[in-house]
Amino acid sequence: MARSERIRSAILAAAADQFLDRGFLGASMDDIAAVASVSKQTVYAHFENKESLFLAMVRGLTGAASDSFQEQLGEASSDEPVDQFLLAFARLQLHIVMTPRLMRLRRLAIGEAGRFPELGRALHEKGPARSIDKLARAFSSYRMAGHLSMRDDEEAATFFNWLVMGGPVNAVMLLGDEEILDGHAIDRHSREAVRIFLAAYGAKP
Amino acid sequence: MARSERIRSAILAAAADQFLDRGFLGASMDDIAAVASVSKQTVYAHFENKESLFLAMVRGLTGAASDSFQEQLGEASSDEPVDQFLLAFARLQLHIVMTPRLMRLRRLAIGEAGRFPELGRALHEKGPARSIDKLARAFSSYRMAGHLSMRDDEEAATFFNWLVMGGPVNAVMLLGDEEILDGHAIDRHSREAVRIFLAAYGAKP
DNA sequence: GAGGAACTAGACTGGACGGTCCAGTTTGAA
DNA sequence: TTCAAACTGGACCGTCCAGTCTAGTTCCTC
Repeated sequence: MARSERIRSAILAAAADQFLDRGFLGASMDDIAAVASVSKQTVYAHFENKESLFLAMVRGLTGAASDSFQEQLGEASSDEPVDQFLLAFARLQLHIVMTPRLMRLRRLAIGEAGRFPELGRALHEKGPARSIDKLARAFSSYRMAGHLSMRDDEEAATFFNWLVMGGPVNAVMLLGDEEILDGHAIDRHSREAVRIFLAAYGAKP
Repeated sequence: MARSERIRSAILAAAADQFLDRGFLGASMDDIAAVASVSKQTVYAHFENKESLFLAMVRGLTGAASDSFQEQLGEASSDEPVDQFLLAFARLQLHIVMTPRLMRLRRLAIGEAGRFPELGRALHEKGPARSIDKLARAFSSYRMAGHLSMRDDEEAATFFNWLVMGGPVNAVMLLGDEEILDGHAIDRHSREAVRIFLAAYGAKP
């Protein structure tokens, strides 16, 4: 990795550091340069201004998170039984999304929605929208095979998604990172969510 | 209403105006004074500093919203059939919570969670926590009467709450106020949420 | 080891903003 | 009518911060 690239990443990392816990206005370019152990001039050599740096950093984080989720999800979604598929999906999603980093990114996107509307949109597209889409497609094939029953795949997918994510995510948003579930709680929560969902949408034999 | 009180409310209203759409750091005391048609000195006569004004304004808004919800909810919660109770609860909650004002307040609380943790906590207590509590108590009595069946009232209440609010609230958080549901959509959404919930927790005859 | 590209340190500019001060005016109650 | 309390308008202070500039140093390549 070339020096210039290394420095660029250091700046982006420092920017993530600062922006994620002080917000766009609260973070200062001087501090970011200092944290990156780089002169301010160098920051401006790599990024046009504060806004560019901010957007580049957010894009980097959302991209990385989304890729990691999609990748790990590839394994599931085969032709295992519905209940196992749903449980695996729920657990994986909770494990990947419920990290301090992503939760802070989400807070940032929500908080800066007024200043940067595209930020929330991007996060939605790479996050919930992508999950729901993947779910809806899986539901469609389970439905054809007679294992699920619903009039609208996407509606059902949306309900499942928020049945799983709603409580935990919103608790973290309002109450802070201490509300992040541990593995055991994730398990328990996922099982009950799947049970509820199948009670409503499982095909009657 | 005394003059001083009228002015105080004007300042609080202007503060809500500015803080809700620029955030704590983005709003300026000069602008707030100007919007309130009041001199800056008067603002400082009523509130010690920016932070006090901010907190007073947030407390005012959350209090008002919470009161209105509790009040209107009083009507429900009697001994009507479970499905009617749940439907009424869901519809009312969506109608009251899904307003631009409250959604922006929620964004503010989430965005400033780093700077003012107590803000998120307050919003949670007056919002979700209160609803869930009310639901759990209702579930308990429906359960005793043999109309619901669950091992944990509060867990079930939490699931119902987010089954109803999860999708809509999170869409608005990330995508903006245009995602706020109209009356028809609220109806449709509430019905399906209640159906799902009863499929999972309705007592088998 | 020579030369250019990239980086450093830090001074500097211009503007914004929280908060204070002051000299004068309005308001409402006695 | 009087008078104190509350409000006005605007100047002012100190600080912070995005962004620029400059003069010098370090790094990689040829």
